[in-house]
This record gives sequence, C-alpha cells and structure tokens, in this order.
Amino acid sequence: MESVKYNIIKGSIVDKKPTISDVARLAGVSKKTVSRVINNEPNVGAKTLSKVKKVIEGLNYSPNPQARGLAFSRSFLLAMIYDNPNASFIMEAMYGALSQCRPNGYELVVHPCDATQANLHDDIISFIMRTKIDGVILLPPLSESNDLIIKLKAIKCNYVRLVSVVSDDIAHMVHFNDHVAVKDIAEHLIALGHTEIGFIKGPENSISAAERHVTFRDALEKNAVHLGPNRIAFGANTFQSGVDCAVQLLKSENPPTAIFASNDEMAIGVMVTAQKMGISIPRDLTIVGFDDTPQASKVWPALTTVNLQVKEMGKLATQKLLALCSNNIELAKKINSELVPTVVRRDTTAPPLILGG
Amino acid sequence: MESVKYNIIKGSIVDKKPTISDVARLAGVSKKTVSRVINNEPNVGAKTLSKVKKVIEGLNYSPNPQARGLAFSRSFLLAMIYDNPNASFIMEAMYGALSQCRPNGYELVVHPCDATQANLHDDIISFIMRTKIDGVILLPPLSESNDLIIKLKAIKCNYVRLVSVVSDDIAHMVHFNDHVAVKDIAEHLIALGHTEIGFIKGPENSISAAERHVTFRDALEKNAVHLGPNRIAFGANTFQSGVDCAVQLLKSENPPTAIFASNDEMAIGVMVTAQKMGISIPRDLTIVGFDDTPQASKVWPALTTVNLQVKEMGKLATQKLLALCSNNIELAKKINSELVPTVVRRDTTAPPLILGG
DNA sequence: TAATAATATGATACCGGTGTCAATAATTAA
DNA sequence: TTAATTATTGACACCGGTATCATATTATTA
Repeated sequence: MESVKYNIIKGSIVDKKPTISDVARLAGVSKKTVSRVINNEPNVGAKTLSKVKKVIEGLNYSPNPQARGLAFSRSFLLAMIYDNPNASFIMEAMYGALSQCRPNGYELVVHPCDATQANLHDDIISFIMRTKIDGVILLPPLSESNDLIIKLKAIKCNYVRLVSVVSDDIAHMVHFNDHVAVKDIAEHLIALGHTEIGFIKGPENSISAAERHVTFRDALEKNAVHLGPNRIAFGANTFQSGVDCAVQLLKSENPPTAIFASNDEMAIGVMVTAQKMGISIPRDLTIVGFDDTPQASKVWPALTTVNLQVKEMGKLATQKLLALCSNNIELAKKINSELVPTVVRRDTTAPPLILGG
Repeated sequence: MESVKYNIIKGSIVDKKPTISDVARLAGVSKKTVSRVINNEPNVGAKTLSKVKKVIEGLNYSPNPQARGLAFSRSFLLAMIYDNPNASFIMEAMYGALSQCRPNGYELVVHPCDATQANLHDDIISFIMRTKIDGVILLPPLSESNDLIIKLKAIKCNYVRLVSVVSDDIAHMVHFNDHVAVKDIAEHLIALGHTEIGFIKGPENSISAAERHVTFRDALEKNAVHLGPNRIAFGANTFQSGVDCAVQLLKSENPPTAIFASNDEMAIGVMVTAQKMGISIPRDLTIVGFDDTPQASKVWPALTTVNLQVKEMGKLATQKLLALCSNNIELAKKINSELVPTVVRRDTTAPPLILGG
C-alpha cells in the first residue's frame, strides 16, 4: 500500500506525514485505540499500549492539529494580546509563556493592537472567535480594561491578565505587587537623605499609574516628605514624555534632588535631559526608573530601577491559562499569582549633594 | 431548529458560532455553493452570490479555520523563527509581518530558539511538521544557515529569509544591502577627517559580520585609510562585548578617534565605556552603530547609526511568503527583495579633535 | 429550432482526528 | 462453575469544511 518512510528526522525520504490510520494499521488496532493512547486515556491494555507507542515512535507520528482541533473544537493556540509599546516587556512575557506552551502542545500567536483604535475590543473578540483561540494572555495596560474582560466572558474565552492591581479572581490573574516596590523606592530615596523628590506619573487612563502615584505619595508622607503638585509631572510612558517632564521638573523654581519615573523609558528620558543640561548623575540628581528593561543596564550611569520578573509572570499566566483550558479551575487558582518586584540598585542613586541646610 | 442568534458584535446573545450548514440552509443553497462564495470561486450566479453574502453578513459567519485547514491540508499559520536576542528587531519584523497576515486570514506564531542548542535545526523541522505551519520567516542570524534551508526544502516548507547577503532565489529572500550603508559610513567618517578608525566586528560565525568587515575595510582602503589588526576588535553583538572591545581599542597604544561598531548594542557599550573613562562623545571619540534600535535615539548623545527598515522587511517577506503559499512563485519573485538601509546621522559623530599634525 | 457548449449547482465522499455505544475479554463475586 | 462486573476494544457517526463528478440550467452556434 502506501510507503511507510515518513521519518525525516532520521534522514530518510519524506513521503507524507503518517496519519492515525497508518499507526492503527501497523499496530493492528483501531483508530480509536490509537486515539486513546495519544490522549492518555485509561483502559488501554498494557500490551496494546506499548505496541501502539512503539509504532508511533517508529513512524515519528504526531497527530494533525487541525483534525484534532476540529474534533475537539479547540485550536491548541494561545494568543498574547498587547498594546504595550515596550518591546522587551513583551518579549520577556513571550519567553515565559512559550516555556509552558511547547511542552503542552500549544502554540503562541501574537496579537499586538492599537490602543487608540475605536472598536479595539470588538476587534479582539472577533479575532478570537475567528481563530478559535483557546485562551488569551492580556498584557498591561490592555489587561486593565474591565470592559474587555466582560466581553471575553460573554464569549466564554479563557483569559489570564498580567496586572499591577488585584482586579479579578486569582484564577485569571498574575499580579506584580508594585506597592511594595514603590514603597521600597520611596524609603530608599529617603534613606539616602532626599527630601526634595519629584515624581513622573504614567498615562492618565492607567489604573496602575494612579496606584503607583498614591502609593509613592503616601510612603513619602509617612516619612514627612510632601509630594507637592509642582513636583509631579504627567508622562505617557514614552521617552519623549520623560524628556518633557524632566524639563518641567528640573527648570522649576525649586528643582528636586531625586526623581522617580514610573517607567524606565521616561527615566532614561530624564537622564538624557539632565546630562544635556550639565546636571551630573547621580551627584546632582538621583534617578529611579521602573521595569528594569535591558536598556536600564545599558545607559551610563546604569539605572536604578525595579525588576518586575516579567518572564516569570508570563510563565505563571500561561500555567493558569492552560489549567483553565482544561477546565481545571482549582489548579488555576492554586498557581501562584503574586510576584513581588525587587528594587535593582545601580548607579543613578546617591545622597543629595548638600545635606542639611 | 437551532437558534440563529449568533452575532455577538451587534450585542445579541452568543449561542454558537454559525457553521457553513447554517449559512447554506438560510440561503437555501448547498454547503458547496457557500464554500464557493467563501473562496471566491468562479461560476456562482449573481443572485446566488448576493444572497449568500447577505446571509454570511447577517450571521456574522466566518469559516472554522481548523475545518478549513483540515480540508485544505493547511493551517493558515505562519511562523516567525529567530534566535536573535534583539527585542526591537524582532518586534519590528513582527509588526511588518502582521500587517500582511491579518488581511489575508493568516495568523503569526512566534518561535524563538536557542542558537546554541545542538539539534536546533531538527527541532525547527519537527516544529513545522507537527504544527503544519504553512510557511516560515527566518530572521538573522538563523536565516544565514544553508543547512536549515536544505532541510526546509526537504519537507517542502515555504520560507522567506531576511538576510544581509544575497544567498538564495529572490522569491525566498529579502535582503538589506548593507554594503551601501557600510560604505556610506566609511565615507562619512573620512569626510569628517578621521583617519584613525576602529572597527568592532560581529560574531565569528556570522556571514554578514564578515561581509561588513570586508566592505568597511575596502571602503576605507579606497580612501587610503588602513584598518590595521590592532584596530579591529571581535564582538558578539552584545552590550558586554561592546564594553570589552571598547576597552581593548581605547586602551591601546594608539587609540582610534572614531569607532564603527557592527550593531547598536555594542556601540552603546562603547559609549558607556568611553564616558566612564572620561572620554567625551563626540568631541574625543566618534561612534557609529548599526540597526537603529529604539535605544539609539534614547542615549546621550543620540547615536549615529544605520536604519535597516526592519518593519518594511517583515512586510515584504510576508508578502512573498503568502505568494509562495498560494504557489504563485512569479508573484513572490516580483515583490521587491532589496532594501537600502540609510545612515541616520545623530550626535555621536564629529570631526576628530586634532586635525592635521 | 435543435444541437452543442458553457455555466451553475448539488450529492456524496473525504480530510484526520474524537465521541458514543455496543461487543468482547478478563476479573471478581456468588 | 456460573453469573455479574469491570476492563478493553472497535464500528460508526460526526466535527466543519473542500474536491470530485454528475446533473440541471442557460447561452451559443449551426
């Protein structure tokens, strides 16, 4: 009948990918029994099991994902959906996610989208329905939208969000507790002796930006340092907005001796601006970022910042998502959903030049 | 019979995704006729066509990709395969690729891999066979491996490579002509008056690194500037290797007044090192990078570098790949396969301090 | 107008898996 | 030892599309 030389790995000619029928025939069993073996179903005799496994091995057989998907009404595809412009954050999350996808027979589809687009959420929903994606991982800031979550629930789509604020059932969420990190930063700055401290807030519509602001303000307040309105600049998480905010803060009447920017991009914008103005870092100005992007260690001086463990988050989120895809909600709940970011002290923090007064 | 309230977009209840049979029944035609409409096949009556289209529209129907894939023996999936650590390069290429995938009903799967892994190529092949990916886009440096290409051809997998050296049929390749760019840089440095020029080469096993080296050397030679062995450092495209190479070049007996690094990461490593050593940029040292990563404009001073138009490359590669997937090799050949990178002059280049002597 | 060709449509098998349920084999209980 | 269970296995329909080929319709030609 048909040739059986399928195995390319071992160097022979490629003929055609073997099907379940080929395996069944060669093992002398029915397709269904092979299917049982593939899916680790119970009630397969020991002899049959080993025989089928041997044939699968010999043929280098792997089931056709389209056929399997059709029968199971699944796609074995997960999607990573994001509107975050920060390449390294996304790549890290992807690596973490892929580490879990591969061993479980899932593939990862990328779906960047434009946050400014009008019917963004409906487009995402239609993407999921069209492709029959089994589950999605939502990256911030998109993950903060409850409107989108409602729509995902309406179509019964499995999802896990990466967020900085507890905002959902723990089965559907991995969050980085930036309260702790932001408090650490505040205390670090105060320990160094800073009292004139500036803050660059993230985008207006971001929940986490607001959270960071409140946490930072309160932590300073607890140490009798006041974060006045002239010490707060409003950024957009971009390099350019960091530049603009730096100009605003540093050219003010009473410039701060330390600035905490809500992300690294803006912090680097501050650094560049300060250096252009002849301000030496960290001698004249202490700067702290947030995210620990690769650039943070590749600027001079190296930026003190906060590491979010994004890769680990991607990994945990995917573990949860795969559990949800198997309807194992209990397992999804059991998987750790809180990561504590850590302050990475590098070379942009130092005591203020003039202590006391 | 079944309910017909499928349309979630318009706000109604989700019941179940409509199938081709639903459309057929409601339009009063056979499944096959609906299939004809979906696939833009000829020989469908005008009346039938509009009727079917209307039902599809009304039901918000989209075909099940798994079923379609099974019947067509396709997956409607493309993969982007890379072992490049540079996040922004990959993301740019992805954006370009996605701009073509979406309108054509394809999705993009990410497949990073570890270049140091022993059976890397076989793993890639097995990944493609397992998932039935329709075609792959190969990013450098992986794209330079002819061994992998041979294996891809053996399994008849469609592919397009992003490369810096013409190395394949133009149907399978988009290349950035860095000869021109490297020559431009050489001439730019010479025009500024530099004669003591250093070069940081890319990884040893990289074909494009070797090409850049030769092109740069020859371009200098043509202007009577010699690139001596003590002016060449061997990097690995990483920040740290840039640091190491900078130390080597700048602490040598007769340090160069200008350094051309084969990529931005290394160039930034040079910048940081120089600044640490108290060398002012560009007054004391001119630096040029290659790639125009986002960081290049976010360091101080902003880095002069070469923009590769990666997004456009991703786009063209995907157009070619989709053409190949439709067996339209002629079309794949017609699509532009050469991009000329451009030098982006920023603030790290200036004439050498002491002219003449 | 009849014969012929071209266009339009549907019936049925098939893509490669899985679910259901009945049939058979192996165990256990009586 | 036989009946009652339980474990193993396969036949067949089905998932939602597409290909093939026969049939029905319409247009063209003689």
